[in-house]
Amino acid sequence: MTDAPMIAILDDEPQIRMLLSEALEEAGFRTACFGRATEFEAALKSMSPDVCLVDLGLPDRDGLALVHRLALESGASIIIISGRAQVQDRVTGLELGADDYIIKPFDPSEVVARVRVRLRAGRDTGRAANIARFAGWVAEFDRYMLRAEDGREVAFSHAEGEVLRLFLEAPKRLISRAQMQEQLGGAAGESFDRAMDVRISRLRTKLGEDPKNPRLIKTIYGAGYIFLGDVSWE
Amino acid sequence: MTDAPMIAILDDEPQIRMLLSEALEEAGFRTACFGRATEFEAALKSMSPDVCLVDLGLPDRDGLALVHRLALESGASIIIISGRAQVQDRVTGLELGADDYIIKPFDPSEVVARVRVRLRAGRDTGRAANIARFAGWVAEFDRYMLRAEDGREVAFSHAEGEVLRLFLEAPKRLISRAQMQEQLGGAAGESFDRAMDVRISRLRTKLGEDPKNPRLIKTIYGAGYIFLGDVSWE
DNA sequence: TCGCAATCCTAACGAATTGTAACAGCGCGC
DNA sequence: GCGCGCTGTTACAATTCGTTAGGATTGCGA
Repeated sequence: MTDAPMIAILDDEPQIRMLLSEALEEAGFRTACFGRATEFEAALKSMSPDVCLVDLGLPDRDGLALVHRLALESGASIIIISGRAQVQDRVTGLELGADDYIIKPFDPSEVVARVRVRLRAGRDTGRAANIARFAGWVAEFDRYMLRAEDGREVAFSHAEGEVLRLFLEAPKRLISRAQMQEQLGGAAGESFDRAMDVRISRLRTKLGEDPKNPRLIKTIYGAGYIFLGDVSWE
Repeated sequence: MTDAPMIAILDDEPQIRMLLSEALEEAGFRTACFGRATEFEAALKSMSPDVCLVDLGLPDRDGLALVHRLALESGASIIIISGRAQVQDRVTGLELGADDYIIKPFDPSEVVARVRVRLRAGRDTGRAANIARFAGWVAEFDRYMLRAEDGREVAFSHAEGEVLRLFLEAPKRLISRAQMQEQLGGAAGESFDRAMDVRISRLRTKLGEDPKNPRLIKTIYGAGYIFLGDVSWE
């Protein structure tokens, strides 16, 4: 799947179709819109969408039956978008095979977020970005490996990886010790600070930092740490 | 999969916990309730739930940070249950790794339906799959054989096959020892951990792993194991 | 500038966890 | 019974990571 994910939109109201496809394309997806179930089904074979957004109130077919068929026969994730807000509607929709159920009126950005979740879950690869580049290094979190520009590899431990990820997710921002404790689930204690220090110290060593003049992980006396360096995730 | 799926509930309001756990147990799931994030995290290692229901308004920790950590480090599906109904809250929650976002007040039957969807999504389609390809290997479970790219064959035992299948069915997901014990029906004994270690050690040897730097079966100190490598079943 | 307290760094230690070689028990076929 | 392979158990080696302790650094007031 080198291409952008394909999202199929099935809704009888043109405005809604427009709204959805605009939001999704802006988010980098390809979209295909349909106003009738028959057209949609005809195009399914050649299109093979990754996610289907289906409105239940269709003119030419029972939406739930369509959802059921899709769930059984296509590999796509199915998100129902419906004006029927009763709990019972939602429950049956989900039971018939939908992966999500969004109620009208909806906010396009939420739809985009939920589509992203479905795509993320579909990949059997990890659920988050796992490779980051910075300052000549490549950090591969699923392999617990750091690769330098010259190809040299350094393994880092789980604890070190937690800290590194924290830094790489918030580059050039101050991270206080309290924040670290929250993010890393450390038990609040006097000695947690020391443990943190040691983790960072070990990480700095692996990154080949000069102790007197660290270029990447800077200490802000009395406040916390800050990671300098441009990070790009993939 | 011999036992009922385990659902962890994390909410500071006892009434909500009660409501959820009653509904879920009536639906045939096992539940474990927690009022504080610290308790929840402490129990995670030995519990390994299939789905986590997390309230964002926790007294002792930032809920979003917890969700993020869970998404990265546990194989469980995560459903946020929150009173914060803003679209922005929902979007960031989903982006940080949650699989669903339910707004309070909720209807228990819808929660049950959404939990079922997550469990369904976890199980992959092919049930009669007995051949898996990964990292240049072909594992044939009905023959108890591993075939390398060069045609060389290595036999594996039943016990080794159990572990291998567990890994191949959940690639790139953390698998805790508790999970293994549950899946493999190991007697809950002190020494079961050692038996597990030995199985994995033998499996690693057969896969030709470098003990110092295993590429496929990684150990996460204090947490479990993780299988890297893309798997395709047939 | 100097002294001092607060803060931070890191070598070294040790508890907990994990790896694996060696051994023992079991089941099975001959 | 005997041999063989499988598997759990034991014992010990290796690794991880928090903790300790002492030294280095920083900020600040005298």
